[in-house]
Amino acid sequence: MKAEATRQKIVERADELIYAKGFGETSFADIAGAVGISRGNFYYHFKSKDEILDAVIEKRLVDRERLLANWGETSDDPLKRIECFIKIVVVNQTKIMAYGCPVGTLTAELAKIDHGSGAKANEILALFRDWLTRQFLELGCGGEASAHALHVLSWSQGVATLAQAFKDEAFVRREVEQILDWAEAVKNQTGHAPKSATGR
Amino acid sequence: MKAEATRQKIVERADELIYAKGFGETSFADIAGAVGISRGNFYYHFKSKDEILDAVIEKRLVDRERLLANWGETSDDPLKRIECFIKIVVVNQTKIMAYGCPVGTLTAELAKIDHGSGAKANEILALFRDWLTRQFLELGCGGEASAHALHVLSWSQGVATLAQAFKDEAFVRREVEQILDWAEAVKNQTGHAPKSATGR
DNA sequence: AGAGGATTAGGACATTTGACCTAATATGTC
DNA sequence: GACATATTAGGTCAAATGTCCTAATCCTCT
Repeated sequence: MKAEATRQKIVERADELIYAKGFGETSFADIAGAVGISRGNFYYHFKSKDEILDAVIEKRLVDRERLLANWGETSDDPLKRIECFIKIVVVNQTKIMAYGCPVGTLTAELAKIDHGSGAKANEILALFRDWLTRQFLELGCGGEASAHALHVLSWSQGVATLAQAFKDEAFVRREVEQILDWAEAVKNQTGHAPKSATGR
Repeated sequence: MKAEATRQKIVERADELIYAKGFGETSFADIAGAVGISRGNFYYHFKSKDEILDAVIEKRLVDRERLLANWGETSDDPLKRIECFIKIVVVNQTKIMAYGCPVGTLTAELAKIDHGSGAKANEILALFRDWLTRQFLELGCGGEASAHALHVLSWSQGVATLAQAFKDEAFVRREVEQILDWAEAVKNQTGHAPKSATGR
């Protein structure tokens, strides 16, 4: 199956280019050039630009699912898993400073142009949201779990946006420390005083 | 000066369209159509697409400066002024849910395509950052003022991003309440225990 | 009122770019 | 060699940018 290998390469390069330049600014020729194949060959695998986009979103979804599954196997402590999520902004700092969050910037762009695949792109965010909710539930946060999940997800998007704009490593470090402290506080509170939602 | 009026109209419509569709997806024809003028007239005022972008960014800068100045006159209490900033996400909720943050989404797009005006767009974020820093300084936060400013700015970007993705009003309300509480706590802490930076 | 500059409409045209398509060729497999 | 699979090299077509020009109209000043 040589076709499958080529197809994968196309999706990989397209993923990178769409991340780096945005969907609208990424052309057939760009991707074909990056892969090193002709435009015609490209069309053999994907009949339209939207098809590539769908494939890229699908790949991102699968990649993130795998990532989350790995974290699930790494530790039994939900707090540790939440910390893994938080630390992505440090692990991927260089790319985030250059291109922002791959998920956030794509969903924003697709929402603006009212693209049909926008909903699919949102599923990646929803995947993170639901996964985080489950972690907070395991922590014993009960009804506040989903609010906490959105809080962390929102935090990550804000940090990514400012990191891209200002390229300020100290800012990222500070924010990570703060939210890690917050997460720990959430865990410690859930035992005895599980109400104060504003105790961030 | 009829030309000035026309020019302003062009910039206004261009501002709206670039906000709603993004810079890359907004064409000359789009803007000319929205204003209701001919293409020839259009080129009489702007010789290139980049020129319009610059004018739009300039307008946004001036608009925001005026907005901040107004808040400065509204209240002597820096905390109240910070609250004004925080509440933008509620005041502009409808548009944010549709198109995200005008400033954040534009800076992200321009950074990706490595556009020369990206730096100018970043100035709007810097304007907010510096203004917020001044408010926290007035609150007596000292060396933590700029970190607090970035924290609030980052918060607003995160909320805007998720608001656009999930269109969840309750989430926005919750986040606003939380950060308002945090801001108040920052103020109350500065009197006696001004160190705990993580006390968010 | 009229001269003259400023503004607007409208269109012709060159150029580029990108999405999309096709016919011919290559590659490998049986 | 036959056959399906994979790839290439071209070309078409529409849209967008950018340039230029001409003829109206509007405004202002005298």
